[in-house]
Amino acid sequence: MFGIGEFSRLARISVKTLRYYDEAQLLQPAYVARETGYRYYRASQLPRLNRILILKELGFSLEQIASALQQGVTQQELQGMLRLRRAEQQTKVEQESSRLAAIELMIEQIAREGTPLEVVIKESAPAWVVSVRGIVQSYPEIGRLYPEVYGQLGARAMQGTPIAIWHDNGNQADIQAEAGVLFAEPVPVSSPVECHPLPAVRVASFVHHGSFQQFKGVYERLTRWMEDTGWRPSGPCREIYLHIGNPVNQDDESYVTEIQFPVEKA
Amino acid sequence: MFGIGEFSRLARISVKTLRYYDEAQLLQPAYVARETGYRYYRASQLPRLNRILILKELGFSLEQIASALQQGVTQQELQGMLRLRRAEQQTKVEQESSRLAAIELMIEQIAREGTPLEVVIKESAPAWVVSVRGIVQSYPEIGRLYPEVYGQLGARAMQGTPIAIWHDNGNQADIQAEAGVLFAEPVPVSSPVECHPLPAVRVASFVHHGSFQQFKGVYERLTRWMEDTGWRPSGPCREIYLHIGNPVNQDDESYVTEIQFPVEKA
DNA sequence: GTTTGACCCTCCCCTCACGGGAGGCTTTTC
DNA sequence: GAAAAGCCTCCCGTGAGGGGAGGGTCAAAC
Repeated sequence: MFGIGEFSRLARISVKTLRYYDEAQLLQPAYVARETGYRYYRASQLPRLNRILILKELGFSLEQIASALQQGVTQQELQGMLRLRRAEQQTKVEQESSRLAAIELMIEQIAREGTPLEVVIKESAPAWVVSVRGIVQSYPEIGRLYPEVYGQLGARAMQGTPIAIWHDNGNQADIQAEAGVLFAEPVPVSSPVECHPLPAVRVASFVHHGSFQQFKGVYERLTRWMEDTGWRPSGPCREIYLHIGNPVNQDDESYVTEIQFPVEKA
Repeated sequence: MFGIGEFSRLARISVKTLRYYDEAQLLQPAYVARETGYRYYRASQLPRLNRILILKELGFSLEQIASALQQGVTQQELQGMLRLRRAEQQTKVEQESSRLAAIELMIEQIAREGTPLEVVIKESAPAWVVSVRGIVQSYPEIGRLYPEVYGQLGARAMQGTPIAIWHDNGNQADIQAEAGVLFAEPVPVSSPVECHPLPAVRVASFVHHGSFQQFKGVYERLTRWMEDTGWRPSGPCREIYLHIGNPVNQDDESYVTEIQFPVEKA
């Protein structure tokens, strides 16, 4: 029989850990002195401790280890736990690898362009959009489509967020544009204004704080970002005007616009 | 200005997280109502929030992010942080990959041999060993070397742990054996008994709970384990008799022996 | 003007696998 | 017999928030 300190030196594990495993019912001392509470261990408990340490190294939680060490667990069940663990660990390795890739991309990006581009991948919020469509010759020209939408919304317009949806794919002329306002709930409207759901999709989101005149450069960088990261556009791009003036000013630097590209992994 | 709930929906992040970032001085609301404590955010705070989320995705702690977002941090300093992070992340990926390999090895081992072998890699405890050397024809024959050691130790012998060190490399006959007792402190002895330090080295440790007669099979499995895992013996193997009887009985199933193989990565 | 329901606040406890330390017994050693 | 080492329990801390209690506030609907 060993005192806890001696046993901890044998197993090369801390006394604190041994006490914790006692409390967690993972490894209880062979004998505990009634009066003093002193813990005493036997050498024959080392194999169990080693089993615990191995399973811990494999990434199991102490709770899982406790159930794996219970009597009555068959090798088949253990195999099952291991296979589950393997699947988890595979995703983990993938995650950490892609995180490493992201770090390396950012290092390269700063070296190349001076500053990183803060693009976030997220799920867009589902919403309803009240909008009209039209064909415009240049991007700012979308402005002429909004009055019709706002006319039908009246006072309600204040509660929504203006949005533009670009249905073209980068062709120069004849841009299919959709001018709308976002709401949480559907709103009844009449033709040519329509109300349709904007489903939640995975988007690459970039928040631009500055004037509309900088959009060209922003889109170029975004396109390059998608090439670098391997994301591919999977739908029409959206511009959400989080902060904007009335009337709209093309060179107001205080505007805040979120650009959302629906994306999928190439 | 948005309430915290609306802002959280815009950024697709929880209200709890926003409050936590406020407290952590990472992202403080543009305005806090004096009386009610209500937090109000501006759209122009989204870029900062996105920067936070990106750095978090790269694996930085919130504290590191806070210092990275401080004014006065240059792109060079940011590059430095990123390079550090990359190095950490590389080790992380390696760790997780080798953990995955360990899981797969164990799955295979169970499928092949029915049960896993609980080998632990650890640093052996540094100690002093009081011992004699001799050449024996078979492993159990080492027993005849101990009386000389015990004779010199007298009553002190009770405080040490018996150990055998095998200086051969698996040749059949003429085994170079060292029979000794382990102590924490050096002990004065006279020839042919010697006292020398046993340095701490990295060992593959297996605790065998059972009789000495099973050693042959145990060593075979251990050898296979080392082949499978890519560890290579780097010194003489040790047997530490953690629980043993007097007189020694070759078939006592209650004995507990730790087998330590000094190892290095091949 | 009131009411209702949504929104927001602070405070406290929980996670997981221990580590650090305080304050006080017990065992061992000289 | 005394000093030193060993051991005990209890409490608090970690990081990045989540869950919930209990209570105040806001905006729209009636």
